[in-house]
Amino acid sequence: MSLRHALLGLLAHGPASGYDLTRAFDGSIGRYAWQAGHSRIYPELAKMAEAGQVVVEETGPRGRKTYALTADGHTELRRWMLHWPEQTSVRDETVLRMFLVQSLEPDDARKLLEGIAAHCAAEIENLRPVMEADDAEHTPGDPLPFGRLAGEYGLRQYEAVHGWALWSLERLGSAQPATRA
Amino acid sequence: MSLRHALLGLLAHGPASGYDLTRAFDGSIGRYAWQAGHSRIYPELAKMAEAGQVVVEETGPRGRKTYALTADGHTELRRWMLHWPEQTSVRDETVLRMFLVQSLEPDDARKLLEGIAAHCAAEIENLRPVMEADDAEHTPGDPLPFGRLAGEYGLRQYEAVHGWALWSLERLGSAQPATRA
DNA sequence: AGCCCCATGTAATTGGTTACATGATTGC
DNA sequence: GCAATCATGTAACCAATTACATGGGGCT
Repeated sequence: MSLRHALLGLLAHGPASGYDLTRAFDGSIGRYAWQAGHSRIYPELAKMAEAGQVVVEETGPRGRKTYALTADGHTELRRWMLHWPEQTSVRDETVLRMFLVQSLEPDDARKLLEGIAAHCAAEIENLRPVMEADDAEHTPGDPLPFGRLAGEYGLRQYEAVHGWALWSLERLGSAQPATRA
Repeated sequence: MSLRHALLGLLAHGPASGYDLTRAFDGSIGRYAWQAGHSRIYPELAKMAEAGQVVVEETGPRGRKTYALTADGHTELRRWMLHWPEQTSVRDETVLRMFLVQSLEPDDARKLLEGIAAHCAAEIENLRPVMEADDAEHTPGDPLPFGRLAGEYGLRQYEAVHGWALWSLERLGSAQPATRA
C-alpha cells in the first residue's frame, strides 16, 4: 500500500490538493520511485481522510480541496519510514532490462550498453549543474532544500549505471563476433 | 506488460517450466527488478503460448511443462530490449523511502540513513566475494556467466547508495537539534 | 467570447496478490 | 508409509491504467 505512504510523505512537506500531488508524481518521484495518476490519487486521498490520516484543511475555487496531514498521518508515515520490511515491493522496467542484457546477442548487448552509457552521461550533464546551483544558493547550517537528497541520489544513480555500462562493455569485449570470420 | 518480457528474457537463457521461472523470481531478479508469483506466471505462460511466443517443448512427470522460446518470442524480446520508451514503469518502495527521507525529523532521518549505510555495507561484504570467486574461475575470452552483469550492477548499486547515505548524513549535519538547547 | 489550465471525479479493464485447491514423485 | 518438494492451476480481492465525463476560473 505504498501509494498511501508516498502521499503521506509528500504532504509532510506541506498541505496540497489532489491536483498538486498529481503534478508531483509527474516529476522525479514518478520517474524514479513511484508512479500514480490522478484517478488513483483522488480515491486514495478520500480513503485516507476517512481513516483520519489527512483532513481537508481548506476548500478553494473549482472545488479545490487542500489536504493536510493529521497527527495520525504523521505517525503512520514515520512508522513506515523507520520500519523496513525484509521484502519490499519492486517493479522497475529499467532494472529489468539491465538484468536481461545477457539475453541478447553480444552485438545487440553492446549496442544497448552504449546507449545506456550515453543516456546516463547526458542525464549527469543535466543534473550536475542544477545541484551545483542549488548548493551555491544554500547557506551552510540552514536546512537542506526539499528534494536535495533525492536529487543527489538520482545523480549518483546515473553515475553508478554509467560506470556499470562501461565496465560491462569492457567485460563483454569487442572481439566476440556472433559469426566467425 | 513487462512480466511477459521478464519471462521471455529468462527463457532466452534456456527452456524452463513455470515452476523453474517462479523460483527464478525468488532470486535477485525478484529482489531488485521485477516480482511475480506463480499464480501470475502460469496464466501468462499460457497466453504467451497462445500468442506463439513460447511452446511447450516437453512434458515431464507431475504434468511438468517445459517452455521454450519461439522465433517470434525472440523477436519480441529483442524489440523490447532495444526499444527504450521515454517513460518506463517504476514502482520501487526502497527508492520511494529515499525520496521521502526529508519528510522525517532530522533525528529520524539520521537514524534511517545510518541504517541504510550499515545495510549496504553488509550487502557489499556479502556480494563482493561472490563476484570475485566467479571471476577467478572465469577464463578470459569465454562468454561471461549468466547473471554476472546483473551481479555487478547490484554491487555498484549498493556502493552508490552507501556513498549517498554517508554524504547525506554529512549534509544533514549532527548539529540540527529539533529542540533548541 | 473563447481557450487553456485547474480541478475533481467515475467506469471499465488489466495486472497483481493472497488464498484456495489438488495431486504426483522422490528420498528416506 | 511419510514428509518434503515438485508442479500446476483457479478464485476472490485489491491496485493501477486508460478512458470517459464534467465543469469552474483566469486570461486575453
